Amino acid sequence: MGRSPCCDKNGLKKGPWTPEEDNKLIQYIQLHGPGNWRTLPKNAGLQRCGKSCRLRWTNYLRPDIKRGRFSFDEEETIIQLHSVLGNKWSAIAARLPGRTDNEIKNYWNTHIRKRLLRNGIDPVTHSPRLDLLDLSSLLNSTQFNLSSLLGLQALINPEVFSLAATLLASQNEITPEESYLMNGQMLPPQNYGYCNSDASDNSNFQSLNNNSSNQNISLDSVLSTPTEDEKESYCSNLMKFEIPESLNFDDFM
DNA sequence: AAAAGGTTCAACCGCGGGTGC
DNA sequence: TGCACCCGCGGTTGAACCTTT
Repeated sequence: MGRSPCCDKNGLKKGPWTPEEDNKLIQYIQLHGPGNWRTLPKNAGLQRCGKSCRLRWTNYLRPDIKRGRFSFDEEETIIQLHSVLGNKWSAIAARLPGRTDNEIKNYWNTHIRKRLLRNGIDPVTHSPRLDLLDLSSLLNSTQFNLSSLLGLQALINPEVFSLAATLLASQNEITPEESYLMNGQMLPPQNYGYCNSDASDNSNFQSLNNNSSNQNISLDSVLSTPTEDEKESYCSNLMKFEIPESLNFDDFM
């Protein structure tokens, strides 16, 4: 509002930095320190705005930057700090030596956020997804049964319906007739494993074998209030409630 | 081998807070 | 008090890269 972008001025370059530009910036800062970002590019002989220089330095060229994959400890720290601080990336970065806010933000959005969603956790609140909880509440009510679920079938997302059907089946004895009614609507119970490791990104999440116990998945495990210990770990029982890969979360967003 | 689709991450943008005049 | 300027933050973009078909 009012103020023009700092890079609008004629001749100022935008886009990826060249090695020559990097060298100029590094050499200038090594000699004079970061100082005034507004005047730095002119003094350093760079056709860039100060903002671009500051970003390049703080996010990439700074000598104390740690590059490479995030460790398990770092990942855990990010999740814990995010649950307290929210999207305060700079505050989170301040507690992770060598990591920048930009790097953490990117890592959150591309890795952690997706994993939490896949595990049925709202990445904003760090609680089980409310829409799934509402569904679970429905299923937990004493009036709710298979027929009422089938009545809802036309009204809700088919994938949510499948999930509800599976949860209901896990809680109740299903008669052969009911089973027939639900045929084709249910995902195989073994799809709801506990805290599967994410094969695509070499996750450090603990991988538990899919076995018959999975079929006894309890709504309590979704609804229970976590203890402090459970809150401490993003692989707590709450987090172990996993949504199948086939579920498209965008439909719920 | 090539095209299409998906993912990653460096870099940009706009806004708000702090400071000095 | 109001204005101008600087700095830093969080959200977003888009090119490069990777994977799948």
